[in-house]
Amino acid sequence: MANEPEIPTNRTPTLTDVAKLAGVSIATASKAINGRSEVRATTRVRVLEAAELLSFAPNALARGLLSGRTGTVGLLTSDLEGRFSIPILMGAEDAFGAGQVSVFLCDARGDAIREKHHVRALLSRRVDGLIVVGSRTDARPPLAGNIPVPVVYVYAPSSDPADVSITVDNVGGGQLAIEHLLACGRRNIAHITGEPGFQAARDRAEGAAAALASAGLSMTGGRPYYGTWDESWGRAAAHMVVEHHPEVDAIFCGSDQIARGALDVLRDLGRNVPGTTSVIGFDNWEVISAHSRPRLTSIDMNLKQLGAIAGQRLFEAIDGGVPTSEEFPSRVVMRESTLPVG
Amino acid sequence: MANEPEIPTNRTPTLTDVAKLAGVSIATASKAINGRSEVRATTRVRVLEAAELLSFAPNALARGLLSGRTGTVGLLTSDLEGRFSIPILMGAEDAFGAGQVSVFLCDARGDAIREKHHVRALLSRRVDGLIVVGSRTDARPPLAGNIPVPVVYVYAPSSDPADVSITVDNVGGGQLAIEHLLACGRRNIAHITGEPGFQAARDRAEGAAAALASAGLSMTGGRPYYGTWDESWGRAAAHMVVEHHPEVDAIFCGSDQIARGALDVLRDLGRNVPGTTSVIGFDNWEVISAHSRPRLTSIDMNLKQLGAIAGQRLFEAIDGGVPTSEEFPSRVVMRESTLPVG
DNA sequence: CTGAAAGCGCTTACAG
DNA sequence: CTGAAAGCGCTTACAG
Repeated sequence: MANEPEIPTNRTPTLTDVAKLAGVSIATASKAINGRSEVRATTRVRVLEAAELLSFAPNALARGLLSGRTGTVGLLTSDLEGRFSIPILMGAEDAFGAGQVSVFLCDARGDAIREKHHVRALLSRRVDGLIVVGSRTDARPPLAGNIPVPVVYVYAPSSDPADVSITVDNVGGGQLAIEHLLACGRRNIAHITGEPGFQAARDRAEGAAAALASAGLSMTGGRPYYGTWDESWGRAAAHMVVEHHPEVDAIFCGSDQIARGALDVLRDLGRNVPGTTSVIGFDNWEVISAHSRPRLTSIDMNLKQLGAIAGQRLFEAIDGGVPTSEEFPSRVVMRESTLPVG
Repeated sequence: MANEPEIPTNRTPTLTDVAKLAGVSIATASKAINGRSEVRATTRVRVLEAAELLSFAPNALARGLLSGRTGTVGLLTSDLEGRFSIPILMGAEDAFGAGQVSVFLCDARGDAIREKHHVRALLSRRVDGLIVVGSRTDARPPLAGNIPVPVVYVYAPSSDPADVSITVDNVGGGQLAIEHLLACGRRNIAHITGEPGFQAARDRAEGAAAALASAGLSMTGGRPYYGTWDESWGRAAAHMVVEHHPEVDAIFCGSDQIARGALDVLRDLGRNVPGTTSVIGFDNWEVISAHSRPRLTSIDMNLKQLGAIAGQRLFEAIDGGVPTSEEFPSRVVMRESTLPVG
């Protein structure tokens, strides 16, 4: 009777344990487990059974040390709280999740020091690449220091045009909103939006103005109503618009929260939506847009898709490719607040 | 003149490079960099300068291979989309972020297969521990398979009482809500909440009933109005309550969205809040609670703190401690919707 | 087809 | 105080 090799007890099993149990060398065990062809079928089976029996999971650290590839990626976000980061992060996670890549999540909380600290930690862990997720569309300074791995910026582009940035076409989004309202037969369109310090606010307004100009129209009120990104501004501004420009028949709002405020005020004032006045929002934030009265038509920036693209581009770069920056279009998600009135 | 050691060009620098540049052995370089005492001060300085010059970052994989500790932790969530996971995740990230620990984020999308896949990957990467974040308070089955590292469950407890679970006291939360309304002088209190299939709905209702009973009162309408977790149910139920029980002077809602719907209907019906009817929500979801008319008092489950505690408990367990399950209280965040009327 | 040996980048006794 | 050597768990030429 052959010596029965002992099965290790509490230690995490290693290749050596598997090899011993299968009665082969660790080299052969390695080949069998990695599906190399130079292994006899019966040997392979024996190794695989041993591995199964021990619940052997190859040590990714050891592999990474050898190969120089860790199969990990760093996801650097500036605010987890913000609702823009999450869908992007999900998209990126999806792009990676399918394969063998794990994601390190780091929230820098908008602090450059903390960001540097996280980057250092990630590089220490030898991530294969980095995705930097911004929470507003304004360009941000590129990662500080010499980064020896590919980096892809999402939503917020890097201010260095040489970097790869995946962004939303907010000018196009503004145009889209106006074109939808025009298609619904609207002609007197006001624009209520958030803080002018945000590139997103300016871009959307620019797109809106351009689309109106193309139709030979101008914004009701003469210019955008800039304010804050919340409901109370939506309410206040909607009041003003209706009071000063009772002919208004549509309002394009720079965010769903603003639109929600506008909707509530129009309701208070007895103006039928969409009958008398159509309202379109921006962000398509379901919790807001899908539960208002009436439910809100909104521009969707396809953030999840944006994150997925960023993930793919990062892969390409890791594999030696040279991806380029891209700007993606948004889309209209139609609900009751802009129903064309027959 | 001494030989000038060459500085490596495009390769990521290793300890060997640092040692060469500093003119010492890698053993000495290692000690210098790790702050060991057995190194002459001048030598240490030389090594540190060399490391600085090369932007040397020690390879965490190599270190992990040696020490058996990777300084990484897996964060397993079932739905990133859900608003409960995010604050918990932030809290956990905070708990780790300070130190040297990096977090792997995995979203299982509520799919057991995917969860298993993620766990396998994480164990392959030799995480030191796992945090499992649930998105509802119902107990979940423990992680499948033999997990050789500590696991802490948050929000959703493991169904195995031997596991460590950090949860919210939802019964207590329901009590808290009612006690607050009683303190505001209310006596005719209705409870509108979400799906009875959710433990959270049942627990909060139980706490509410208990608190009312202690005060010698019973729920207006005789029992909770179970429905769905959204605004439209809040609206529909508020209508019913007011119609059938016009004496109602307060409504405890099982979520802020429900409360928002109730608030809107009370406004439509011309019932003053908080004058005639007080409203309290649950979740303290700022985007809803801080922007309604009037702004909504709500129960806050301290989710971020919950995540931080989970992180700390995981640390303890990793360090050989034996943490126990804990249930944490919520708190009232007061806004205008329950202002005591003088 | 199989296995001994070298080596990925580091740390840690152990000599000197 | 310093350095040669062993070793963490694995993969990959290279002999046999």
